[in-house]
Amino acid sequence: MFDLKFIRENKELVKKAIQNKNESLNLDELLGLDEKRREIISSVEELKRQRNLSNQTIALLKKEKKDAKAEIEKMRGVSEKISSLDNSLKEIEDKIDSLLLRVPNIPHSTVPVGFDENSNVVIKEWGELPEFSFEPRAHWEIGELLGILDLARGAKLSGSGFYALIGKGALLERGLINFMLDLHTKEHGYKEVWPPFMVNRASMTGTGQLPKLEEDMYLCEKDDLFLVPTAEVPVTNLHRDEILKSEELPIYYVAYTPCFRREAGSYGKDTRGILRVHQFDKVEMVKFVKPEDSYDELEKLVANAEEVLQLLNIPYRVRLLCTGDLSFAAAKCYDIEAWAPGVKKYLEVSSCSNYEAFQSRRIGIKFKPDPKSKAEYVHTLNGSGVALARTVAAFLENFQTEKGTVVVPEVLRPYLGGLEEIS
RNA sequence: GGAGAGGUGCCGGAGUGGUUGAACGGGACGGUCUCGAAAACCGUUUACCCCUUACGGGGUACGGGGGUUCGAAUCCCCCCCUCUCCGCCA
Repeated sequence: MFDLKFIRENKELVKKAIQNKNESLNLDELLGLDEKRREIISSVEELKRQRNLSNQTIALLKKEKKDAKAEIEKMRGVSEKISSLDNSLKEIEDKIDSLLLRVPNIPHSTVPVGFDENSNVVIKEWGELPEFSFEPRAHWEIGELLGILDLARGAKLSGSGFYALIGKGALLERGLINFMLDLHTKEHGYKEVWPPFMVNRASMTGTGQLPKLEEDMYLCEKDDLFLVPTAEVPVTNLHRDEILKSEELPIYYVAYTPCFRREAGSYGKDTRGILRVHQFDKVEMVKFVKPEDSYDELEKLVANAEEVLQLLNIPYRVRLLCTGDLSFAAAKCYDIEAWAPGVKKYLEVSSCSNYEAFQSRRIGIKFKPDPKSKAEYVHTLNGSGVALARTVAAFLENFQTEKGTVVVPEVLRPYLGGLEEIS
């Protein structure tokens, strides 16, 4: 979200951002409302000034036991005018607020302009793509063969897009989560958070999922609570409406949560296996930093996420998203994509974004550069480190053997009770 | 779910219709004193919005929203949250 003042003063910049992000929003309507709003404010505040003066007069007259009738009569008309102006002001401000929530963040100058993912730029490739002396299987075949991934029963329980991990599959999931959390807390300086998995509307609006993406969220209507689509939501909202101390920054959090997504509108895409599911596990990193550091922090964030795949020895590439593929709230974003030789595709397993002050302005997270200065908005960032389901798919496909077993990379064995091979 | 209490500034806490942005205490910041520190003393300390190039002026806000009134932190209604007791329960 932006200040009205900022939009007023940077109209063309914001218009271009709306266009480059393939959003549609009538900015002129917003600015027209803003003008009307300021006109009303000027006149209503003058009336309120009169009222305040008069209130003092009335108070004084009453105190001296004098007649205040004339003054009160005079004020009655003024108060009526005030309340009618206040009402139209409120109407206009409500409209402004809902429009303001639909203004997307402005892409950073280093973000390539482009319409869709075809304009994303591969900036890095890591690892050797594995070669097999046999035709590598897709993860769902391996999972079924080993009895660790049960898609059919998942669908029986909850419908398509749900799955169950059984035996060593469940162990692998749990081990991966712990491995990632340990890496980020012990090696990268993140503090672990275990947040609620359901959040209210204010939280969802704060990080920018609402109002735009409501259709993609699971909502428990009775309580108006949303199942978290990512830990970004609860963890970023942790400091909502707070003024942080300068010396507290930067703050690094890492959280495991399951993620729930309806994936509305993506039916028919990636329907096999566990590449696009309604519930998956993810370890998410969230940062609160000073504005001048946020782009360095973004690079570090990406490096922290990459290290997960490097240690597991899963080949991947990093793509810089173009304006058209960039999410609503982000200013810059890198996707990390793991190679999956079974399905012969790169799978997006992490998305690392700098939101600059877009989220912090929505939810009021500030800091004081020093005790005397005015509070400024912090910059927020987050990135998956990394998302499980697709990583498990890549894992199974990369480390499969001809007989259908899966070799566990050394770094993960301590987390699987010393297990060297899933068979 | 039932009964009760409560939500005020950075913190504690007063304030029950009229010069209250808010007593009092603490904290923080600046200063005096000191070789230095502590103590003591003095001073400063909220956020947002509008007008103004600036100096400055004005408005709003006491959990959130609505209402009563010339005037609401104070009265009424709805909602949210916290605490205590009871019930239910992993």
